[in-house]
Amino acid sequence: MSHIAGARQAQKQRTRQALLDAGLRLLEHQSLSSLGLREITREVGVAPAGFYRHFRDMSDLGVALVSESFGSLHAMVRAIRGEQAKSDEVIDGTVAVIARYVREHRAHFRFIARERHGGMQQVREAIAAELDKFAEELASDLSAQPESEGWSQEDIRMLAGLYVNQMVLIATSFLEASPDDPESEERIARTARRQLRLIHLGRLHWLDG
Amino acid sequence: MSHIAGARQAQKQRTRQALLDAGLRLLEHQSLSSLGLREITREVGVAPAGFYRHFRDMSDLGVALVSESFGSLHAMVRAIRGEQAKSDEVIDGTVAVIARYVREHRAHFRFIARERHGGMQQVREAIAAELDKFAEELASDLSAQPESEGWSQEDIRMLAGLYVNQMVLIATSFLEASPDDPESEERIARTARRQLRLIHLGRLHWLDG
DNA sequence: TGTACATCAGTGAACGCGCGTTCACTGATGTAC
DNA sequence: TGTACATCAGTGAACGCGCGTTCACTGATGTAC
Repeated sequence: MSHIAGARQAQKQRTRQALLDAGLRLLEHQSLSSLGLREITREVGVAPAGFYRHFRDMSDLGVALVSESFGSLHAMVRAIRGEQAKSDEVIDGTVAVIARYVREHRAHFRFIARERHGGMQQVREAIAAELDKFAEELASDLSAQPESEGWSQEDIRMLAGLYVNQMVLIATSFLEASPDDPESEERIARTARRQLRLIHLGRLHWLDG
Repeated sequence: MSHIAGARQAQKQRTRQALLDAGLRLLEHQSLSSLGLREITREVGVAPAGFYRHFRDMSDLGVALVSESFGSLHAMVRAIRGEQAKSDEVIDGTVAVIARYVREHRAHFRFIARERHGGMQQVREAIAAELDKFAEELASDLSAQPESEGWSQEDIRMLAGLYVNQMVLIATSFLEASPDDPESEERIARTARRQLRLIHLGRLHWLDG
């Protein structure tokens, strides 16, 4: 049975995960296209040839890392979507959740930020597809809100794209916050909240003209 | 005299420029950290060792490419800043200028987009510094406009950052526009104009509350 | 203008090294009876 | 439960290759007188 994990399947899974973990760790200071297969297997402690039992090549591993990274992102997104409160609270909560996500999944997010426009096409496409899915979900949330009354589908999608891009940018800012300045994170959060508030104001007056 | 280019200096400059051009060309389908020194010298037709007469290493060449890329960007920015018109026209003009910039300096912008969060720290820092300078200039433009009356310095800087990020995102979208779909560029421009208009509306109502 | 010397951009050979990929293998786990 | 055979994750040696860097060099350009 292939769907029940025997001792063999379980061990294979563990090695696969070790390769992914090692890859993510080694990507802290370099990009995927400069990361070597032997570098990863050395870190894990398996023979170089063993890599091929789990991945076709490095971009295959990269695509797997994209899935893994967006897994933890979706947990975060659900946390934001669950809330139903007035807009200022939603904004504060959103920024706080983004900050927490970057703190707790730093390596995952750094990988996404770096490879989103990086050198490997398949990985770029996998990330683009995930972000697109994310924007679609957000658009369907937004269209259920009273502020969206009278909006066209296209405009809602436009707004969702704006929010998704803004959230990625905010996360990137947190990622780059200097670790030796304890106030930099709060400064970034402050700016991020204002930017989201400004976008929200634009949303409220979209149909004015 | 070191500041007057004799035949020797001129030739050196030409070789240096050939190395930069070849580098940019080779970066179309890969990132800087996977680009090899020998790849570049082979493309230009000089001996590998010749590289060291011009650059210390690849990240040195990367930093030089950042300067070059932002040189052509600043020409574009001046074109936008020169205009004095009503907001819809400014927005349409901005999006058109971004589209033209990406069309005419595709390789430069792709380089910036890819390396902005890429694997080489010095290059990342050089790009961040240029974008920061850009945002400062825009902030000083914005603060001279009547719409900014009553705004704090911090809020103007926040708005300038929002605009700069948005412009980079728009340029990135144009870059990724599928070449086989002639309408995709117009679709992207349409969305970009709406997003800028929404931000502009937010700006107009910032002090309402 | 002509000559003797200095500079230095570009050469070409050599180096040690780590890379990705292949292959036949081993031995623990799984399966059939 | 015990035995005989099949599977397949991981091994280890080998391969050819292109890499970045060094070095002493060459010869055209530049400088001093």
